[in-house]
Amino acid sequence: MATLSDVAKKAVVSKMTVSRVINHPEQVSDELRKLVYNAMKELKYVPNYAARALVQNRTQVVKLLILEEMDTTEPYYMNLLAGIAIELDQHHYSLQLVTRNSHTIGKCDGVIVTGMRREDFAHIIAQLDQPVVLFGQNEQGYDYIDVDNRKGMQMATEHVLSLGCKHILFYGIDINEPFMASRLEGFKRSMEHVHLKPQICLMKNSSHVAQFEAEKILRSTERRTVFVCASDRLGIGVVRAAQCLGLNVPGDVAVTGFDGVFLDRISHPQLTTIRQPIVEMGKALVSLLLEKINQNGKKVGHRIFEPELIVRGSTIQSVQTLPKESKLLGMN
Amino acid sequence: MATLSDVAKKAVVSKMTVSRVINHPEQVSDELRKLVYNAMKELKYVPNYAARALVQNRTQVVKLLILEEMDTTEPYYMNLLAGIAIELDQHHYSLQLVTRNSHTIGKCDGVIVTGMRREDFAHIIAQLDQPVVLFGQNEQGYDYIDVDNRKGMQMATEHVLSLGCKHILFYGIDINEPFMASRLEGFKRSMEHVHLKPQICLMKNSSHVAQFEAEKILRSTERRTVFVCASDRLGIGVVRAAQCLGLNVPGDVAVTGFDGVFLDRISHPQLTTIRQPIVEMGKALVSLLLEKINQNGKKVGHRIFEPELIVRGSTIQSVQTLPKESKLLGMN
DNA sequence: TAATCAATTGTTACCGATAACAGAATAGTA
DNA sequence: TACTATTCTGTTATCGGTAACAATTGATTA
Repeated sequence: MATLSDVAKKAVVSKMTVSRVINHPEQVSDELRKLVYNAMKELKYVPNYAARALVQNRTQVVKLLILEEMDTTEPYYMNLLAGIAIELDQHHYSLQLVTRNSHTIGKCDGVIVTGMRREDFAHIIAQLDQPVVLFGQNEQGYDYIDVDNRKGMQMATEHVLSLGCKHILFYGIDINEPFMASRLEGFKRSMEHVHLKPQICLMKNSSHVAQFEAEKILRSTERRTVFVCASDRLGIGVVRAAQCLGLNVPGDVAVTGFDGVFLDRISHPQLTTIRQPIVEMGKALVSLLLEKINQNGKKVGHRIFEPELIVRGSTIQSVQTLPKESKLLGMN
Repeated sequence: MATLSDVAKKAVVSKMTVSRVINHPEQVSDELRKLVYNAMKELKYVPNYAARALVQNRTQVVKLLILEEMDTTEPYYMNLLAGIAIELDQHHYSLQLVTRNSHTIGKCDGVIVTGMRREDFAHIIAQLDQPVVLFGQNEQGYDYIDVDNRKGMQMATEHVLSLGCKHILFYGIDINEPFMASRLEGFKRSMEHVHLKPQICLMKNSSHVAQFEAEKILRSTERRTVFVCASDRLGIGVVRAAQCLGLNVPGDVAVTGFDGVFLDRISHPQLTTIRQPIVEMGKALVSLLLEKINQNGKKVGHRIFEPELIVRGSTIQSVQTLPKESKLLGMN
C-alpha cells in the first residue's frame, strides 16, 4: 500500500532519494540511507513493479521456448517448469510458454530455451534479439545451465563396478547431442580406467524399445548382466525385460538409470539412478537470465550442477525401497 | 512498440478515444471506431500491460495457494500448474506459488486454492480478501472447478460390470472430503443398480498400502476379482499385488484407476482409468478467477468437467498398450 | 425560441516509479 | 580568498495508460 512518496515523507527526503536508496544506495549518504531504510521498514514498503516496468520499458515477461515436443505428463519438464516459475515469481516476472511456432508473438525481456537441437541454433536461437539462456550445454557459446553429464555417468558406472560386476552394457539414446555424448564419454572413461571394453547400444528413448532390446540380450546369456542406462525410461524397460524372463533384479540383472525424476521411483524395484537437481536448475536458469537482462545482454557464462548417485533396489538387494517424498522446496 | 498516442495520431483522434475503443467500444461512434481499428492494425498495436496495471491499481499477479504437501514429482499437480500458467500468460498475469506459511506475503489480484481440507475454510480461505476460486467442489459456497467425480466412478464401475464381473471391490482413500464421497457414491449407485452389494475398503493413498491390502484379499479367494480404485496410485499397487502372486492381469484380476495422469501409463499392463482433463481444468480456474476479478469479486458460480473412461490392458486383454502421447495443448 | 438532454469527443490530472538535469554544500586548489 | 571539483540531494519530465470532468453537437421539449 505504501508508495515511494509515503516513504519519502516519513523520512523527510525527496522521492528521488528513496529511489536511490533502492537502486543506487552508494550514491546516498549513510545518514539518509538509514533514515530511509527505517521508514521503508515501518511502512512495510513494497515497490510497485508495474510502475518500474513502465518507466524502464520492461515487460516483466520471460519466455520459455520449448523446442521439442513436450508431453505434459513428462515429470522432467514439469519440474523444470516449477523451478523456473518459483524463481521468476520472486522477481515479479511472469512466464510465457512458447514453441517453435508461437515464439515471436508478444514482447519479453528475455528467453530461456530448452530442447534445442543442432539445427535450431542458426534458424531460431541466433534470431532472437533478447537476452537468452539455454538449458543444456552447447558448443555455440551461449550462456547455459546444465548438469555434469559425464561425471554423472562415471558415478553410475563406478557404482556398478564397485559391486564387482564385469558384464556391463551401456544403453543410450541415439541422438547426436552434447548431453548424450557426455554421458557416453563418462561411461567409456570409467570402463577404460579398469581396462574393460565398453559395450554400447543406442536406441530410441522408450521403455518399450529398451525392454525389447534387453530381452534379446538376456535370452542369449547366462552371466549376471548390468545395464547402465542413459535415462530412467530406458532403465524401467530393462527392469521389465528381466522380470518378464523370470530373472531376479538385482540378483541376475542390475540396472541404473539417469535423471532421478519420478520414473526411478515408479519402477519396482526402484531404480538406482543419477539424480539431476532439476528444480534447482530451473531456478538457476532464471537467475542467470535476470543477471543478463540487468547487464544489457552481456555474457554471463554458464553453471554446471553436480549430479547425485542414488542407490536403490535395482542394483543392491537390501536397499530401502519406500520412496523418500521430496517436497517442493523454496516456496516461501 | 506502438503506443496509444501513436494510434491516436494515425487515426487523428485523441488518446482517450482509442482507449475507449479498447475498453468501452459502445461509447464510440461507428466511424471513429473503424478508423481506430484500422490504425491499430496498421501499427500492430499491443497494449502496455504495465501501464494499465499501474493506473488500475492491479498487480497482475495471481497466487496459487497449495494447502497440501505438494511433491514436485506428482504429475497431477504439474499438469494443473501447466494449465494455470498457460492461461494466466494469455492475460499477462504472473503466477505466484504460495503455501500455508507464505500466502500472506505480497499483493495479488486473486487467489486459486487447491488441496484444501474442511478445517481450512474458516482459518484460511475465509480470511482472504481478494477474489478466490477453488480447485475442487465444496459445500461452503465458494466458486470452484471440478470434475464430475460421481459420474466418473459410475463409468468405471459400469465398465467392469459390462465385462461380466461380479466380485467387485472398491479401494478408496480414507479422507472425509467431498471428492472422495462423490467417488464412493458413484460406485455405490452403480452397484445398487444391478443389485450387487458394494464392498468398500478405505486406505492411505499409497501404492504400497494398496499392494499390501490387495495381496491379503487375493490370497484368500479363487474367484476372478475386480478392484475399482479411487486413484491410479492405488490401482498400480493392486496390479503389482496380482503380479507378485503370479496372477494374470486382466485375466484373474482386473483393475481400474482414477485420474489418468501419467501413473496409469506407467503401470504394466497399463491401467484402465477415468481421465480428468487437468490441464483444461487449470485453464478454467484462471478464466473463472479473471472473470471474478473483473466483476469486483461477484459470485461467478462453478464449472464441472466431464470425466473420460480410458480402457486399457488392466481390464481388457486385447487393448493396445502403447502410450498415446498427449502433447501440451493450447500452446499453438 | 430558448432550455434541456443525450451522445460523442477532448482535456486534464494522475497512477508510482526513474532518468536527466539542476542546485547546494563541502572539500580541494591556486 | 576566490574558484573549481566533488559529493550529495532535489526538481522536473516522462513512461503508457484510464477516470473524471468539460466541451461540443444535434435532437427534443416546453
